[in-house]
Amino acid sequence: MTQRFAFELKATDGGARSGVISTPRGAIRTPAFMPVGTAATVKAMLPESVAATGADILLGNTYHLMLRPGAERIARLGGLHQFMNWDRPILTDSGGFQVMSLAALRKLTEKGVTFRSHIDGSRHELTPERSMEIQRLLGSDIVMCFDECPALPAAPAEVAASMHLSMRWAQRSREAFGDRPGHALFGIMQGGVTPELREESAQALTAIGFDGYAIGGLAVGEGQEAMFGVLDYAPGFLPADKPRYLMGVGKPDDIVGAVKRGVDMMDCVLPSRSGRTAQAWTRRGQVNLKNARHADDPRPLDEDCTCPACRGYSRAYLHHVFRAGEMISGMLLTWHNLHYYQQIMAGMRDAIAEQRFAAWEAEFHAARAAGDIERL
RNA sequence: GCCGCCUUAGCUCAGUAGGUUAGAGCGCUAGAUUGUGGAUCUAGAGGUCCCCCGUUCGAGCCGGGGAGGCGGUA
Repeated sequence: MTQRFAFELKATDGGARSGVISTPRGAIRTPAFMPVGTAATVKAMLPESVAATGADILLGNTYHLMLRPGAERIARLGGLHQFMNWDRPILTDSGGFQVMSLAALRKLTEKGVTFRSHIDGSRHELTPERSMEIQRLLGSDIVMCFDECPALPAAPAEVAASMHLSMRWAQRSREAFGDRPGHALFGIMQGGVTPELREESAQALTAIGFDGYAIGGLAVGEGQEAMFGVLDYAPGFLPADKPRYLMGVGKPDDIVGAVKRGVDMMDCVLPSRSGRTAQAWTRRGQVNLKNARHADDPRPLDEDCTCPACRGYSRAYLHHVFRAGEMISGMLLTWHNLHYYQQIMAGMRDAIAEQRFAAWEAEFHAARAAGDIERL
């Protein structure tokens, strides 16, 4: 029998929530952090390693998989799960982020966006309808509406026009998605840092009706204070009985602050990208393993961490393999960063369930404040 | 021995008719990175321009001598 997509809210503690999203491919414990696997791989990680860090779900990307290897090809090969050897849930971004990040390579109209491929210059049209088709071909469990993600700061009139376009595209995405039991479609709220626009966007989305609601257009240049400012009210505009997904966030303290304000799901390239550029995230802060001071340090990155990088290798070794450009450098540190991120999520889930989120958060910040960066 | 070429940042090299404070790439020391272009960006440190003498108001650049390197040749 086909299990339906469902969200069960199990506990709340202040604004923070914990629960479980059920899908035919398995459960997603919330609050959840979703590693990003843009091109059908979480870079430098085997899928079983990603699972071992504690991830229940990961991301794929419509735009990148459309260009290479192509959605129809992946469908012929059995879908994205089989293709990349990941049998748990997958959420696919719609390509909306690339409307911003690849702004120099695209043309935007009411109908959609025409990209010039960054790989070979070929033209590709992405519309709400085509984005839904690609995400269906991939076999995505959680499909995202095609939206436009404007960079901030931007003039309020531009943000409003962009949000209205995204809402029209959300309607078209909903119609194109149709009825697909076991698969979910999430709407994406826009509106920059303007409360009235955020509320108008939320009302437009809830009128259409989605299986979950994303808060988009944040962590795009506005800064943490402004982002938290939006998160102080924006989750409250969304239905309490549906998952809330903050897109593209963030640093560890961003994530904690978002969960505190009622966010259930997040994704971010930071732990994996940082893992390839020698930036380590630890309970005591951020460390750059390329820095010369690690060259003779026999200690593990974090003596209390149970990830393979911390169990088996010294800071001196990690320093060396990054300096030498060895592939194991990105493998080890990506594993560590994803492991640490999942430790944060597990800690918050337990704390919310036991009604001690405030104490957990205080401990989280205290460890970072005590983390003498020179001793790290 | 003779002839030619070369010597400028840690490395590989630019350099102007002789004109403020001599540049680049890489490397080095740091920083940024938030729905991943395995991407990209930013800043900093670092110089006896091989040495000596001369010409000149002024020399990395011109002249002489020396040292070192590479190649050719007897």
